Amino acid sequence: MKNIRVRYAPSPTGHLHIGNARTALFNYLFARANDGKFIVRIEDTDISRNVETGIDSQMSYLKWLGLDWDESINKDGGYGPYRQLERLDIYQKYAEQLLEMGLAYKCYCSAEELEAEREAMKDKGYDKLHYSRKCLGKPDMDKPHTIRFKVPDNKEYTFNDLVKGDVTFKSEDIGDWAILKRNKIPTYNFACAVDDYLMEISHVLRGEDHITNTPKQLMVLDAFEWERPIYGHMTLIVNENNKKLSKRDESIIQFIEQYHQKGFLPEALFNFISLLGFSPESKEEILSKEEIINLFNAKRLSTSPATFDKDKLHYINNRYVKTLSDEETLSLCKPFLDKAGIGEGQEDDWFVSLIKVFKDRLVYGEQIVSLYHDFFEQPYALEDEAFAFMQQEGVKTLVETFKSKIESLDSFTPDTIKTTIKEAGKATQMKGKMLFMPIRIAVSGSMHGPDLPQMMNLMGKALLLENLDKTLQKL
RNA sequence: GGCCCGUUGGAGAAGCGGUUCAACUCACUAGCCUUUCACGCUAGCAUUCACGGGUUCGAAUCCCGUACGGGUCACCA
Repeated sequence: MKNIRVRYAPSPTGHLHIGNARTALFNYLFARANDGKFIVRIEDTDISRNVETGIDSQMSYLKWLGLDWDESINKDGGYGPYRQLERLDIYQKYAEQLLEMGLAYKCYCSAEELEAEREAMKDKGYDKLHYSRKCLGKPDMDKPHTIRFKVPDNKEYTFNDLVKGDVTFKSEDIGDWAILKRNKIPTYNFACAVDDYLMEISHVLRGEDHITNTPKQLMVLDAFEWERPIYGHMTLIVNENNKKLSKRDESIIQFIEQYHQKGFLPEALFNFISLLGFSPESKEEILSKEEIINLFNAKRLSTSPATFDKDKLHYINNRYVKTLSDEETLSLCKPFLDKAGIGEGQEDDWFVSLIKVFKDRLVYGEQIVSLYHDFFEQPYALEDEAFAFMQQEGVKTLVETFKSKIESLDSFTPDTIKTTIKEAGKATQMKGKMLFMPIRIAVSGSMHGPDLPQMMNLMGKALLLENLDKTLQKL
């Protein structure tokens, strides 16, 4: 059997986007699940859009997510170079070969001319805005030019897509396209086809937005009689409005870096992204990298768009946060607390107990700040539902009793607070929900919140008494 | 507009011709547990698979049409 070799081919135009991360991740899964090689190839042929830090940023976040590659610019596997700008002579050579074979020709049209041509066709109501071929057959001139692929007549390009099944395009629907730009740099489709062949890529897994590029790449492959890789076009990731995730869409965080900055966990993101357009044959959705690799099967890639479900991401991240040790949770949250100026001068113990109180409901690191604010710094307000509860008999006496016991408490710790609650219960004959709930409400104004003794300890005696007074005034 | 692709509950998403086929997950609701809260556990939640026709003994599953949604038509990748 042929060696499995897949590639992720980003263009270094910015940070790692969630959609690209998904493409990378599925290629990675495919390689690991089939004992193949995962290659990262840099497609930097658009020199005007390249960002200097693009490659580093992309690769370091790939690594952060846990995607390690077998071959790339920093890890030669004998198929390099892995950066397209370093392979220009290769593309040049094959373009010239195509020229000699009569399968390509030089085009001297300027961008403006072409644009005008297209406009004119549009005005005439043409559906196909293909290049007019007016440079076809022109004698060689010493003028700047592009090289165009001469698309064969009446040919059908069919390929068996791993996820879509048989897909067919007719050559008449494709105009002669540029393979080499005026600056001698290849266009995407040409470089891609050449490199996929030379790097012996066996499977091409990419987003569905590339599906119409496939016939162009097949023409190149066919022209040289090169073996075709197997293609698989994954559905796009869409937002709640069914629109392709666009970098400008602000309803969804788009870049992996931002998730990192907010204190999401890479393992959780890996898990979440793997569920975007793929459904493992498993009842459980919380899966480790190894489990996902074992469960991965390209046949289970879905054919309908994957909706980015933020709630699900939050749920998954929370599940992972809950498995962290105290130390891990502390290092996840501390930077955010420091930045917000919470707990200045406190010992680590204080932070650990603070984090413990919220850990079960903590979705991502940065959220610790708002959870803290919500419970400890929100202006006290008695919720309607809570107020109704407080109308019950004996509640006021209980709160008063509790308050006086707290006032005379010397040592203020979760343990002594808990004892105090029990004592207040005994003194007023209250127990269970009728004991804890009135106190919870009197202290926080709400029927919901973290563990009571822990919460009160963190509030501190002064704020606690202040809130008790406010509640008593209303009863 | 041409060409490609899609359409299953509040949300994600399995199933792709037949006695558990409408899994599973999120959300929601109820109950249990913990002297409270939260966590956790259990249960409930689509007589129905965009719509219309057809094929078939039988269709969410195959075919055709309609509607809606998306992708793509560069010297961008």
